[in-house]
Amino acid sequence: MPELPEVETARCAIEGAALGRRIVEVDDTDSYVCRPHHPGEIRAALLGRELSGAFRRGKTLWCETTGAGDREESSSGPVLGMHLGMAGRLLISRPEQDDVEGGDYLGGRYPTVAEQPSPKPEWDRFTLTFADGGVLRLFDKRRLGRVRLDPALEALGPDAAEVGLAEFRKRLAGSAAPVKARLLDQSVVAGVGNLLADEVLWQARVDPRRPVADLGPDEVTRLHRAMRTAVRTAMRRGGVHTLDVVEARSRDGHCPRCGTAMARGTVGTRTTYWCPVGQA
DNA sequence: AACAATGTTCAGTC
DNA sequence: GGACTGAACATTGT
Repeated sequence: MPELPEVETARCAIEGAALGRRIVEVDDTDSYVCRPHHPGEIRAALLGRELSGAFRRGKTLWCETTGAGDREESSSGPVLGMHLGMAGRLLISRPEQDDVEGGDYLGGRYPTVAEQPSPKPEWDRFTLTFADGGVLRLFDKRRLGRVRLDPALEALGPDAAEVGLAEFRKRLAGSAAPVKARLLDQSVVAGVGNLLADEVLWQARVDPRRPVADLGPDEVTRLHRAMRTAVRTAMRRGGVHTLDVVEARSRDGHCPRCGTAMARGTVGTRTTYWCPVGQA
């Protein structure tokens, strides 16, 4: 679920449904998800405040908060960082209204409770309760998501959806690593995960194993274009699992372009699918 | 039962 | 020190 498009969905969900609501309770008792904080630390920092803005770079999401005092409504509080990890999603509910989900969906309409997989309370790893009774929770069955105050962003490269061609070219270069490993490196560009990387390489017709040093300028240009296209397409269609190669991949299938059986292997430590004909 | 999984990070090796 | 690799992390699904 969570690559850049999914995280952007989550950000939109917060923006649309969680800002400006007073936080009256915080469950930060999962000390692994909330590391390196101690239980109660995030709670103490957020109680009485409200989320005032939702931001994202790559797969990292953060919220600014406003002060708790009535006369300091505009003063800024701690920054709440959230990462969905491998399987996390954000669920936001409003009383008297349908739940708003920020995990898989990006089409302009929020799914109703009935349309969502039944949530398990034990998979709620972090929860904010608002004064109106609604909640925001990080729902994560694999528990690799993360919540922390004042998250570090300086190690992240520019957002994959926004980076320009010249910057992309410069950051990608200077490495002997396979091009897929570079795309997955969050300090090169932020937001590309394993599935998006396979789609981008396939769209650009580049062999994932090729060292970036061997790529021609035209190939880097194609990668840049494919990256933007794939991100936009995933957002429009509802997540990275709707991308062409990702669907072929899940069926262990054939190249959507030429029908050849997709090759499978490990590149940059991750399982990789590519077309042995089109990506030579 | 063994292995893979949409992610990050840390320890180790060139 | 930089670049790179692989294991570890916690848990679920196949």
